[in-house]
Amino acid sequence: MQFETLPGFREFYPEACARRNHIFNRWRHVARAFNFLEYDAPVLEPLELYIEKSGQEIVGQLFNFEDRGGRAVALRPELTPSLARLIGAKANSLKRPVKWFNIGENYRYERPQKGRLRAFYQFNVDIFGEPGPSADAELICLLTQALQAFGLGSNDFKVRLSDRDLWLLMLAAEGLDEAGSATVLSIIDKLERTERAKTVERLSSVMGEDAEDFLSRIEEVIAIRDFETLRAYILNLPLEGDLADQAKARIGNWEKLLRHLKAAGAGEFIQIDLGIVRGLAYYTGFVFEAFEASGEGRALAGGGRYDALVQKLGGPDIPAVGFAMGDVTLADLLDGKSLMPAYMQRPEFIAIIGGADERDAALGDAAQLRALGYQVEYPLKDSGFGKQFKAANQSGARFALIYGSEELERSAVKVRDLGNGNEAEIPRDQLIRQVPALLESGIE
RNA sequence: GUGGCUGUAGCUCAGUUGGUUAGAGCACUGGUUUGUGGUACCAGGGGUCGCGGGUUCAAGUCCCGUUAGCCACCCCA
Repeated sequence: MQFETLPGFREFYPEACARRNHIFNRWRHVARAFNFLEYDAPVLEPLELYIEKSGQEIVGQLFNFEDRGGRAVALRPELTPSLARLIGAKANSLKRPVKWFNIGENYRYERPQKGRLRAFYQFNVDIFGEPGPSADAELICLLTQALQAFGLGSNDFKVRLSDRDLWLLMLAAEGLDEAGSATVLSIIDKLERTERAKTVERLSSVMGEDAEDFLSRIEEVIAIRDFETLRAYILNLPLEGDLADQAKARIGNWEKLLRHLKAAGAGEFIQIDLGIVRGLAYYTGFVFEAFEASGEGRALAGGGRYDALVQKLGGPDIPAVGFAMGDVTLADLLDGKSLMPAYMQRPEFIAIIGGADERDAALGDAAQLRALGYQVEYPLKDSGFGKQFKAANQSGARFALIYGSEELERSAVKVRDLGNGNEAEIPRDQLIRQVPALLESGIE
């Protein structure tokens, strides 16, 4: 019986595993550089957790089943609900701000296609307990630095920055209530991939005859790319009283955010683009998406503020902002730009062994080096020198340790720098001591 | 969930109007004197031609179904 991998799932042969870990390592390294703490959560959760957050429709997109105890459960499609529960349970005792990150696999029962599988890894980064824009800025900085850590620059990706609060103010100025605004936001979210006529039709359910003009006003806003224009536009809205104050305060938050981003060196990546609203209803303030600057413009990461979600999921009232980045589109992008390093699992040393006595010597030295944590390989069976040198070159090892009868007679080992072909003979009892210098500067 | 394209060795592919035992390159294994840079030479393993059915004396080849992959929709936490 031949079994095949389930659709949308991947197997990670060593090379693929090394690529995956390369991505994980960079993510983790950058998160730690910002002093985010790593946490983890269960892969299997009560189905209710997701229905509560996203509604009954979500079930069709989950891997869900009934366990032996009769519980309705689901593989997690995302981490945020679990995280909200973790936070909620300990919110009162956690030192704020809470800065946490996770790297984990998520599962969605969808049709696999380019950049989208049924099992994929996500880098989740969140801050809880800080309502001000400095938290949003911290996350966006982390996001840009994480992408830069792979060698991507401002020609490769941008972060589109938008603000649902600003939209709510603009829509309030249009006379829309909360429900109407929510409808309009979901239409704006689909704007890019919908025909204009279709959009007008959808908008007319809210704006009636005015839909055409309304859409023109929306397009005008979405076209704004610089902050001064945005500020002027917002401050000139026909808002009064409390709403006018909110607009001023909001512009103040924008100023803080942009100043912070600029000071931290992330300014060149930021693109103001109110066309981003994120489909999800739970986002409450700044929202952002990192996307490929050239080509397709696929989303690499997305996030924003979700101040009400923890409470909705049964926790305390605590502000939150976060983003998630997937491994699939990122790996596609890195492949396309030849930024995925090769040869990532290779030994530091590989022994070349002449015969039985030489093998004893090699095994002894290898054992010592391995005990110190050096990566050492040797051939498991006897074969000719020619073959062994070839294998050594192909292994990607930095050094060959050559154990031949001549060297052994002198209680020495010949070390060959496989990078440049230079060789040096080292007394075996000095090998361990000289290894750090060898690894540092090779053989001249 | 809908539609289009594609499935021959681990990979990239060839395979004549349907015709004998399905091939090549790369990769892999072993060897060519047991001492030096990815070489060369020899040999070998590996395929129920995605799967099932049909047409035919005969199917990798034609037809139908199915499944998987890719792409575009839908959706995208």
